[in-house]
Amino acid sequence: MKPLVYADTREQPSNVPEILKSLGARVIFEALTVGDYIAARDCAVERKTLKDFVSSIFQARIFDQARRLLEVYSKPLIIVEGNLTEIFEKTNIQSRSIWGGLLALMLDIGVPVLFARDRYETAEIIFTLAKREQTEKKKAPVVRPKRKMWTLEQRQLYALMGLPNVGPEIAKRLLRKYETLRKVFAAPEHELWHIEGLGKKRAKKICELLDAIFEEKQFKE
Amino acid sequence: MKPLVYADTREQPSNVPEILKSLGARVIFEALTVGDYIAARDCAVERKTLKDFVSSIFQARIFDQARRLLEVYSKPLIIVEGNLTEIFEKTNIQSRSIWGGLLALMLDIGVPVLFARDRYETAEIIFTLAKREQTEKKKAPVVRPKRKMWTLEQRQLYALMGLPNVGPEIAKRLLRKYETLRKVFAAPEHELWHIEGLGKKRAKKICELLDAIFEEKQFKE
DNA sequence: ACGCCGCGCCTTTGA
DNA sequence: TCAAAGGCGCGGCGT
Ligand SMILES: [Mg+2]
Ligand SMILES: [Mg+2]
Repeated sequence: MKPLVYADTREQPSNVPEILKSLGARVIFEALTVGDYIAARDCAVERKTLKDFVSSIFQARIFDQARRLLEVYSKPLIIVEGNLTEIFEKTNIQSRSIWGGLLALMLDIGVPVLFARDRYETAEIIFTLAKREQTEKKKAPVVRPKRKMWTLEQRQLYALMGLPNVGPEIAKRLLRKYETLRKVFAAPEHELWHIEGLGKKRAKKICELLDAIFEEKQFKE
Repeated sequence: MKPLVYADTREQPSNVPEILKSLGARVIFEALTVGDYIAARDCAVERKTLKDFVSSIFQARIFDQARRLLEVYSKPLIIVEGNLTEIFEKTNIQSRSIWGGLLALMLDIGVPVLFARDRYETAEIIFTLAKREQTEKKKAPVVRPKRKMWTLEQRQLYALMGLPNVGPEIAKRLLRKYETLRKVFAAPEHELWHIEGLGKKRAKKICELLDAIFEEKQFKE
């Protein structure tokens, strides 16, 4: 059984498609709008060099990409090519930023990430994936757990953080005192002073915003 | 902010709990029935040495374990400690069987797997995970764009976008009708229906959030 | 929807 | 009033 893999034309120089062929896959080049390889109808792979991966975390590009991947394919996979240790040792990049990015991708968005040492491993993973996805199997359909339902508490805090000078801490104090968002938003200025962390000045700013009459600018910025 | 992590008592000899403490986490030992570490109410980590991981793939143990993990925790994570390359180089183990196992875990079962180079990295990942899961989120999956300079109008719209199903357009319509933020936040459910783009369902969701009593669900002992 | 750190403004507290 | 200390939001940084 010879698996079929669609490869984005821009992946040609990476040589991964060639290795895929040598492993026994049939490769068809095509201009893909999302993902770099398609291993089955519902299964796509985004390949990233480590450098690219890191910078795409910093620019938050990767999260949009992952979401789009998941919109189109129920079984997406990101393959990162390179050795994390080198990055940690040779640059000032904080390892925790990378862990955080990986955790956000996998746990919040729900797209798995796999590290490959080099192009050859990348190809081998894609080959294995294509083979198993294109083989008849009696597997139960994937039940993809719904990721990231925000808790009520978080949404309450988040709503308040839309106000100036209100972060997580102040938001918490406000809700502790007023119980519901509606009551917080109804609070008069002089009451807000009594919240620790809110003095006259900040209370005034908040109430000015709450009571400002809405005026639409005629011209777009 | 000092994250709290529950550690299975059997993990003590791994020294990971000690490292977690040194990173600034509070660690509580407990006999856990599933998983090795708990980083939040719905978030557990299974730690495996690479040798153990490989043999658990061949015995198919890992898949049941992963499924049980997912039954109890909506955000499970498997951390594999060790270097895959060494396994491939020093044993006869077929790399494809490992890739197959990893893909099955991540794509079929839906449990993410992350490789750590050593105990220290394992601890760092768990620490990062606990911290991010136990900290109030400042950013939302729904885009509330982060602007540098704010006009009054932008501020008003931004504040409303903290509500579910409210984006820039709905926010504008709400403010056109009610004039000030305070009045929008005071609006009763049946009035919100009349806003274009808000039906019974969305209005209800908004009001549920506005009137929900604040309860702090801390991840505590 | 990366984590960390530093700056500057504000508030709180005690003198 | 003033000074000091701490809380908090915000912006910049990293390859
Ligand atoms: Mg790519
Ligand atoms: Mg274990």
